[in-house]
Amino acid sequence: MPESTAKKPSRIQRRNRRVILDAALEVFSKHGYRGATLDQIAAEAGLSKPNILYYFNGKEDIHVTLLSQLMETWLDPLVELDPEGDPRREILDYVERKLTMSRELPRESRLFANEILQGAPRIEPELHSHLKPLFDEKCAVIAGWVTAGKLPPLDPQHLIFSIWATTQHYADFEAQAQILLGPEIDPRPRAQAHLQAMFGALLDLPEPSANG
Amino acid sequence: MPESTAKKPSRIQRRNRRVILDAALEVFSKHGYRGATLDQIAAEAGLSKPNILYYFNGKEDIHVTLLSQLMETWLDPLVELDPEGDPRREILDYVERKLTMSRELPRESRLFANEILQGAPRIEPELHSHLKPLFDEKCAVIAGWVTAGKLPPLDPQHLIFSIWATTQHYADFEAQAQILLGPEIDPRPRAQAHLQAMFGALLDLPEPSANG
DNA sequence: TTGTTTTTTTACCATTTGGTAAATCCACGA
DNA sequence: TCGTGGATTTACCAAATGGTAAAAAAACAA
Repeated sequence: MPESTAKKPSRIQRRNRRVILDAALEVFSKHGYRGATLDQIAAEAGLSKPNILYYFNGKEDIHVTLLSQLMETWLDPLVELDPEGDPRREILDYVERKLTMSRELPRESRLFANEILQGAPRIEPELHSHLKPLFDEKCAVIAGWVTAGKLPPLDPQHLIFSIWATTQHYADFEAQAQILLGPEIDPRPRAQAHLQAMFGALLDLPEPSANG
Repeated sequence: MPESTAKKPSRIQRRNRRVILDAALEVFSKHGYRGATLDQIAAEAGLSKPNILYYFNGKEDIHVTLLSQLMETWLDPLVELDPEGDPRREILDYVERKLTMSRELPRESRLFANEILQGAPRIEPELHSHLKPLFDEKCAVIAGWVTAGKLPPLDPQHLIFSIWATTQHYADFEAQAQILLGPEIDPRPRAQAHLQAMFGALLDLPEPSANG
């Protein structure tokens, strides 16, 4: 068995683990952890249930593996925020990257949303070890920009929360948006314009007044 | 039995239905629909499982009843948005009411978030009959304000989405915020300041320039 | 008190679901 | 070609879970 102390995963192993994780992403993101069943994942993957348990130690193992592997991808847009770049440009570009990600990886967004909603029982360690340091680092960068007068006074932590909330909203609450806007159109082009305007307004330095 | 064609619910019936719905809110909001069990709800309510099924026709009946009853409360802050009021004040007050609601009714927020995340399978009719008309009405109000020049050009639909996303975020993603900010402090006071600044900046009419 | 209705409990049941044991199949190197 | 180890299937199982029937208990009207 491809157990913990495995040496080299065979071609079949790599392929099937990938197939299973992709199927699990589909099912977990749609039904949540408890709502998903191994039978659904097996059907989606085109494998039998025992065969799936041959590659993973159990349902929770699949879920944790999925979350851990996705963490890097998920944090990538924030990693790219460059302390050396132009503050306003960096943050607005970050908003755009996050919105793009909510369009291209909606399943991943919903998977994380589900997990956090339940209190992050299975991903909490990852949040402490990966998300928190990155969050603190980038908050410090933004705070530095504020101190340097390159941005108006603002709250870095809550700015980032607002960016997360508004961009991920279009993936996590897609069902609601479809009811309110109609199912045909992708709301994101207009969302992009709106968010750029909103965060742009927040980041605008007030022009030095004539009498100042 | 207190069936569909019941006439007058007794005192016991009213009390127990209320107790059950409150327990169900606690359990459903914490574990989602599939993750919640009738045994958990029964334990939380201090009643036996068959006794709960004496008052409701099943798990789904409890869930739907809960969502329907909460809909009114949930939409109330938006109902209060007054077409006759000052546009900027009305919208910023709406933001504040929504943030207050995310502090005082976090379980309700998570209940709805769970339901929407799963594709709103059980609450979709309510969204069409209650949420959509209200949403359209208030979007029209805001659009009218823009046309009247009382607000800068902005997208009413996505403005409301942004308000929902940013305020509900503090209830729905509380687990994440606690990890990033520490579990002791309530982030909402600073969130309130941040959100007022952000939406305030968006709603600001640019001052007429001297050369315009 | 007594008879009737409402409420609650006890004892179940069928299905679902995560998981396992063991037999079988199959790829592949010697 | 044949043997060996990895991969897959078949046949299960125990626990959890939504739900029910019917008896018992409690409330209440007369």
